[in-house]
Amino acid sequence: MPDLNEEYLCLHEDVVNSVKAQMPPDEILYDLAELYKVFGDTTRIRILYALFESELCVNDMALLLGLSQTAVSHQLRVLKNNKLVKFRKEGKIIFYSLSDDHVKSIISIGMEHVEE
Amino acid sequence: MPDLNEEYLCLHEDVVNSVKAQMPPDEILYDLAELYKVFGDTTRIRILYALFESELCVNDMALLLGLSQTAVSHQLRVLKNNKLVKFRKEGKIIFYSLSDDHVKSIISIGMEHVEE
DNA sequence: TTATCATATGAACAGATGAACATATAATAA
DNA sequence: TTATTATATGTTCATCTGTTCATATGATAA
Repeated sequence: MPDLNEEYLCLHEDVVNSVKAQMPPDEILYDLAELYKVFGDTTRIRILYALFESELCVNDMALLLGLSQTAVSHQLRVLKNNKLVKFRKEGKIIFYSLSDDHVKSIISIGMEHVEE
Repeated sequence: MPDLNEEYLCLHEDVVNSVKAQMPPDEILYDLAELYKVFGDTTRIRILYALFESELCVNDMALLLGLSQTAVSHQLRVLKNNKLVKFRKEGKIIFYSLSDDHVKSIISIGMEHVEE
């Protein structure tokens, strides 16, 4: 018969307490997960990687990546909200670029793991 | 009337071609997104961060993080499949730990971005 | 003004995903 | 053997997410 209370015994109390004391606040870990969630989509990764090389306008991104303008625009909003891209206007054209080097660092380190 | 063909003009052809030439293969970018998807969940991030400090058995992780044993086990499978954790058996107890330093690096760099 | 171009937004739908529940396996003890 | 403990697996379900379609906004040109 299964234990419906789900009350587990602590097997190694000292270790559990030690780890618990060193865990960052949940809020930080939540933000961290949110950040990686942004990188966890092929479309957004491709957009970010394209911007790795050069600033680009929305239309060109759509063309370059074989996506609809709408899809690109929606994803750019996500990237903007998470401060991963910035933009400048030139008439009716809007050029997007990576907002800082964190993006490059994060992608580079991920690449190391993937390319093994 | 909207353009139903979705055929965009290339606005800056030289830039588009240059970027296109430097893009990694889609397969790599797909794997990269898959990797970050694993980090993009609070439960998994909390598990990884706990393992940052010490190896832990499943039961203790559940207790430490206030999760059901089932939930932890399911997420450990995801982490295993992506080679982010390894494990050793000691009788019926299984101790999980981070598989290499990439995990620590990825988390650390993400933290820098979050803590701004 | 109107027309066109570049981008953004809102709604709706399909597919993905994480958690809970029930159950199964594997290892040890009685 | 049976019972118990530690962990894993399968299924269901509610929620989330990304895309498409239709439309709106903002900027320039005629």
